[in-house]
Amino acid sequence: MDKQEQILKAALKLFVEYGFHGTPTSKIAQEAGVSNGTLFHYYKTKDELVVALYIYIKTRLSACIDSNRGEGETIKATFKRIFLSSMYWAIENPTEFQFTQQFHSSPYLSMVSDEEIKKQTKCLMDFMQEAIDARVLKQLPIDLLFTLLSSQIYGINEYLVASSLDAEKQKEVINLSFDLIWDMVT
Amino acid sequence: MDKQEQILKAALKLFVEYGFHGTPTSKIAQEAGVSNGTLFHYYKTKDELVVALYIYIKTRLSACIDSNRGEGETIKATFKRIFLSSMYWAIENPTEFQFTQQFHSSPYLSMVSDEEIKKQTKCLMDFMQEAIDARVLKQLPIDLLFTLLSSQIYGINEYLVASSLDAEKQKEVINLSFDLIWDMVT
DNA sequence: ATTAAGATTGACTAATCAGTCTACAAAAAT
DNA sequence: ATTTTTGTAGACTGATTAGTCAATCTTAAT
Repeated sequence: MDKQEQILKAALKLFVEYGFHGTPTSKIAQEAGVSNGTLFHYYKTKDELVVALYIYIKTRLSACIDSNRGEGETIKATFKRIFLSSMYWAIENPTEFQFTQQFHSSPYLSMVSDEEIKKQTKCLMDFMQEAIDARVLKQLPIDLLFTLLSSQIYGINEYLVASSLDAEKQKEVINLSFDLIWDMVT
Repeated sequence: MDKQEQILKAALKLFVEYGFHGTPTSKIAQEAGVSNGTLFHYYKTKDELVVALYIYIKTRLSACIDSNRGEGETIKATFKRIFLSSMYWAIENPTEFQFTQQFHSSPYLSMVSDEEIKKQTKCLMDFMQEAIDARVLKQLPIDLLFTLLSSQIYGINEYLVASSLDAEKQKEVINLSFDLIWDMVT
């Protein structure tokens, strides 16, 4: 029903399959089942569509990560919950995850304002700063810690995708990886 | 003099600046100072050029990593040398490094044969297998270890690029990061 | 010297693409 | 009921693009 969302869904699918360069707006409109004109009614340019899609996906991811933080949770438990929810989000939304990777290492990234990026990571950053202040995490620059964590998630996901394990083995690898990371940052 | 190399250099620069999609072959030829026809004489299609550039860069990177392995080197020393040479290669060749990232998370990756990829990583993989067998590295799947190492290098590089530190501080972060990784994998 | 093979050029083309425009329909506001 | 706003369509266009081609130049072999 919601044409705007249909357009984003179609764009996501095609961008991941054919790349930004290989996906004409006409194909996106076609895949979304709307006219060419409708696409440009909602998004003034193709670039704007690409950026809007990134923000759309990132907003949903960070909402997922930030949600259901328990009350009396220990720092380690929170850290693990964040790690696991990121990991499982990536596994359950492979297309979205691949898109963010693709976007991240493309010139499009510079079209997103710092403000927007900070908005997406504030919750996580605040938690990590607390954990550093509480002397639980190592006394390292918070940006470094953040980057180490994210890149580990990318890496582990890549491994899981490449070696198609069953759900059980997958869970093992994820838990084992968490222990590695936890040892590293504490 | 070597037109083929000039074409690769020009393509590299433009791809990183404008993305694969935003770089017409005509601009590549222009930047390289050759004619349109010459470009297509060496590379039958644009895709072929993109893939050739990836292989060209990766070959030089792995040659750099695989070189100067000392004789009586301990496993830790070898591991550190590999880590450091990768890190410094990334710092000294930021455009090349960014290109590989961009390529890696694009649909172009599937155009590179498994064989070609294995050729690039064989040396490093063999060393890691030795280190696992010698019970120095943790008993983990080698692909997982490899992925963890590479993604950490990506991540640390990203951090270093974002926070423009002086050479001294940069070195500190790199050494400190090595210790974190070494603790993690042993 | 002559030939053959590859290198280089740049004009050319057929196809494609991002984005526009006009027309019309639906809904909302007055 | 009528006006205004918003959504939707799809034909259209001017610019651009990947790739071709025939002609010339260079190099090396015979």
